Amino acid sequence: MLDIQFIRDNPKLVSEKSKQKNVSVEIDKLLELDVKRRELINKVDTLKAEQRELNPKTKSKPDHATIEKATELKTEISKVESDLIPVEKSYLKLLRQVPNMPTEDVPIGADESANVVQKTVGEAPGFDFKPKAHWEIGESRDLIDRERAVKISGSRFVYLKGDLVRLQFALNQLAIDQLTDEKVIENLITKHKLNLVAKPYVPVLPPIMIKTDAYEATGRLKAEETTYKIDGDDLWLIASAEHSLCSMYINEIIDESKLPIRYLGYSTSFRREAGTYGKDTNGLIRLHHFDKMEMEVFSTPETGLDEHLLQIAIQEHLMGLLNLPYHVLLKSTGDIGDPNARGVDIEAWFPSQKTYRETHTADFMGDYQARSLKTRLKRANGEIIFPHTNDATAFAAGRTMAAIIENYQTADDHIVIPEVLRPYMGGQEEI
RNA sequence: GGAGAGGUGACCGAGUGGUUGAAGGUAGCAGUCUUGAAAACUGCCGUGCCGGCAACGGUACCGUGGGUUCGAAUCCCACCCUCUCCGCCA
Repeated sequence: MLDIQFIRDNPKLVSEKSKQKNVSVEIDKLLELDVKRRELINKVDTLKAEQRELNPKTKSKPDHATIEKATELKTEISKVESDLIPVEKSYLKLLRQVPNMPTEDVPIGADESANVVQKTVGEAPGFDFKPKAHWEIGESRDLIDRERAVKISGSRFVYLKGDLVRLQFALNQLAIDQLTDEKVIENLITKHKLNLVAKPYVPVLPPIMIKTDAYEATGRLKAEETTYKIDGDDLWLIASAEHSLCSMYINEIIDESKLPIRYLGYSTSFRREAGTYGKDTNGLIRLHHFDKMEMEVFSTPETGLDEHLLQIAIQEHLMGLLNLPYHVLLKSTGDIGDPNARGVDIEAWFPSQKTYRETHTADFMGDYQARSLKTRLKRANGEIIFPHTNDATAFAAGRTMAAIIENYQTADDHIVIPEVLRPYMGGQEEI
């Protein structure tokens, strides 16, 4: 949620930036409702103050005249209150529709075609044979069984088998070892000249189902066509660990001394993938669920942007450790999500497709998400404000493994294991 | 799924219709005392919304939503959640 005061002060700017994000919001209507809402609240409060005055300060029953007056007031109050309800409702609905304001450096554009490549790292591996798609190798080596998964679950499900499973756990362990290592964090902070403390990430296994209220407050809940709803319960399957991590402190006030709170959540992420028919039907790129290591940080507004940059630095560090070629994309206004102020994707090189495909994303949220979550921050001086909540991928297991398979493939359908992962696989050098 | 108990401020805990936003205690903060610390004592110590430059004023909030009443933390209804025991179960 955006600050209503900001919208009052900058209606033109808000309209303009909303448009850049492909979101149409009736700012005029919102501001009209805002005025109306405050008017009615004032009315109710005044009437209630009168009502309170009428009530005797002692244990005795008031006289008939007073009771009559009080009854009158009561009717009036409930009338004004019932006027307020629909106003408040549409006001909130409109307010929630207003997207976060993109930061100055976000490229303006309608969709991903306006994304800007910030940098390209590593070189595409040269093969003296025609590189295969990861699913071809996965199936020929019996590491991915799609056909049988389709039989029992339908499309966009797979059985992951054998050494590929071990590879996933190796990646998980690598992420945990790196992000919980204070030295690693400290080095990245120094290298990127960030004004942050070297506090390690804390691993978390969060709930993978969350209630409607909490989900809505994250600003991430999409329609039932996109997200899985549990039939018979007020629960949804999360589409990212971010969703149960960022909502962790809903309705709470965090003491500033506790910040930054850095979490590394691991969970399965569920996505219906509506509207992607025919896209990436093979392999591990677009499944109905995938396992993901996700970073989530609660910080002061002063350090929010640097925390975002640290998350990107961590992503690059991890890609560097795996020695995968990638580039970094600064996403355009039309491509970042509504609650985002800035978004960066990392895309790994996929030799079979001769293109870069998204493996990581990093979201700079500002205080937008915290405001609707009612997660607040208490400063040392007692001031209460909203913290920043930033999230970013550490490893999306499926896509990262797909990138490894493709970039590390051999002519005979084997996969060389990146050196950094070998210790986690008993020294094994190849799958 | 069955039976019972219960949800009050950061925490413990009182409060069953009328200055109760809520006793008392703990923790926290400031101070007195002390060489320092402890102890003791004194004061402060919730959040949202509306108005105000501010000081501050108004109003709401005792699991959630509704109801009764001139007046509700207290009475009524529905729902949610937690705990204990039994059953089932990784």
